[in-house]
Amino acid sequence: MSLKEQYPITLYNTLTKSKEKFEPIHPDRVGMYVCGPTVYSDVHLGNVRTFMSFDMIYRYLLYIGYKVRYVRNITDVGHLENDADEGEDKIAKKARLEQLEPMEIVQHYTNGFHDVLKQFNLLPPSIEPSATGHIMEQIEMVQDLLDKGLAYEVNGSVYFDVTKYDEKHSYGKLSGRKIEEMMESGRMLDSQDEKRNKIDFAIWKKASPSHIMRWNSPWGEGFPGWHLECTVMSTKYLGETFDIHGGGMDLLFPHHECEIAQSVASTGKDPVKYWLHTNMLTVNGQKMSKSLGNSFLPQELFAGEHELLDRGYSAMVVRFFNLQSHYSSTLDFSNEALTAAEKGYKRLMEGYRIATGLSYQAGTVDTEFEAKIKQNIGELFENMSDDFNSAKTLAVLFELTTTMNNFKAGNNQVGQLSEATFNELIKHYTGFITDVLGLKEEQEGNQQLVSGVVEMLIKLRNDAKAAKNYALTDKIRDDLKALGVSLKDGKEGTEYTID
RNA sequence: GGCGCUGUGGCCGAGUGGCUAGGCAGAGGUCUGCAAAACCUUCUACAGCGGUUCGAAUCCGCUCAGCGCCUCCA
Repeated sequence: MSLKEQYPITLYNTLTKSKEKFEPIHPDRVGMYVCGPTVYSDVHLGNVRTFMSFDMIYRYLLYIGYKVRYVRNITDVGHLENDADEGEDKIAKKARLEQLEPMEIVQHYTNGFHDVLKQFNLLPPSIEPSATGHIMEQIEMVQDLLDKGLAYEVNGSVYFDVTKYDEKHSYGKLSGRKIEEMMESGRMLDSQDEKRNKIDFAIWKKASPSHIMRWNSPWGEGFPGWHLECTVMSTKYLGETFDIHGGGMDLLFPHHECEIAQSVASTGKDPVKYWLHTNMLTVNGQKMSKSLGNSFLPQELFAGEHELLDRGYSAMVVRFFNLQSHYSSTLDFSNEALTAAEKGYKRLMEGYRIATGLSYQAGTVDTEFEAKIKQNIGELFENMSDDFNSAKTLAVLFELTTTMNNFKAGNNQVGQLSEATFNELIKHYTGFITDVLGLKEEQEGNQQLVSGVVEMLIKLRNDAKAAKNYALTDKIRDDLKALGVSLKDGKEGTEYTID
C-alpha cells in the first residue's frame, strides 16, 4: 500500500465550506494552480506566506507519492488600477515613472521574486506561465465569451455580463454572495458608465493613447482584464477541470469568483474541484499590506532594518514560524514570536543533525519504545494528511527531537528499536524536516576552515582544562562566543554550534 | 449595510464532545570546575452569559471585543 493510500488526505474546500476527502480527478496525479504575484513591486513578507504554505502542500503531495503539475503564474500585464474605467495598467504606470520598458520592470521584479523564494527554500513550480505570454489565448477566450453571448463590447472594451451569466449559472457560490444584494448595496462608482451593471467586470480593456502595454485585438488595441489570465493559463496547462486551485484569502472575491464564472461560461464545467485559501499574515491583528504601511520586505527582515523589527531574522526562522500555525489561520507577527521561533528552529535542527549522524547498532528491542516511535511516525503522516496541519506535525517532530537528544545523551540506545523501525524513524524524521517542511540548515562561509579552526581551539582548551587553567579555558570559550561560536561540554567531549 | 472569520495559559500557537499538542518564557532537579546544551519534574487556559448533553474549549443562542472581503492586494 502506498503512502497516499495509507494516509488519505482530507482538505478544507472553500467552495463547499467543509473538509473533504481528497480524490484527484486522475489517480496518482494532481493538478494544482496557485495565483502568483503581480510583478510591479517587491513581494513583501505577507505575500511570501501564501507561497510558502503552498510550497509545503506541494512538497507533501510529492512526498507521499503523487505526481504533481504545479502551475503558478506571473501576472505581468498588471491589474486594472482602482476604477476599471481609468484603464490604467499598474505595470505601464510604473514604467512611465521609472522611464523603463514595461518588460524591464517585469523582469526586474520577477527576478526579485525568484531570489526571495529561493532564500525561503521554495521549490520552483512545474510551470510558471506569464500573462503576457498568453495574450493570444486570452483574446480567444474573450471572443469565445462574446460568441456565447455572455460578454459585450463597448468602445473597444469587453465586459463579462454577470447578470446574464447568473440566469443559468450561479455567480457568487464561492464567496457566498448573491448578485441582487451586490447590485443594491456596496459602492457604486459613477464613472463605470460603460458597464451595463456595476457587477460586470472587464475581460478586455481598451488602451488609452498613453498606455504603453498594448496588444492588437478584434476590438482594437488594448490589454486583457485582470481575472482572465488565470482562467486561460490554468485551463491551458491543467485542463478544463483540475484538482486544486489556491491563493490568498483576499483573492477569493472577486478574483476567484470571476475565474469560475469565466470558466463555466466558456467550457460549461466547474474548473476546480478543491479551492484552498491561505490566511493573512497580520501585524498587531491587522493584515500586512502595502497600503496600510505595515508591510516589510524580506531583505528588511533579514537585516532587521525596519521600524517593526528589533533585529534581523533568517529566512528559515520565518519559514519555521509560518509552519507553526495552520495555513488557514491568520498568523500574527511579532518580535517575541519570531525570537521564540528562532530557538525552536535551532532545537529542531540540532535534532536533525543528531539524526543524520546516527547509525544502527543491534541491542535489546524495547517493545513499548518501539511502539511509541512507530506511532509517532504514523502521526507525522496523519497530521499532514489532515488538511496539511504543519503545526501538529511540528509537535510530533519535537517529540522525536527529544528522542534524538536521548539517543545522543545515552538515555536511549538505538538498539532499543528494531533495525527496520530505526531506519524508518531516521528516514521520515529527516524527510519531514527537509523534504516536506522545507527546512534546512543555515550555515555560511567556509565550513571546513571554520570547523578545523574551532576544533583546534577546542583541543587547546581541553589541554588548558586538564591543567586546570580555567582562566584560559573560559577565555577561549568567551572569545569564541563573542564570534558566535558556542561551546558545549558533554560526556563525549566538546561540541560547538554556530549561531 | 451585505457576506464571512476569530477570541485558548506570561507570549506564540494546535485542538473541535470525554484521553487537557508543541515551541518560547518561568520554577525545581540531574549532569558540569563554572557555564551552555541536554534530560527529568512542574505551574499558569479555553472572552462573558445562557442552553443542549451523563459529559463542552469543542455543538446552539445571545452579548462583548477584534479582524477580513465587498476597491489593487498573497
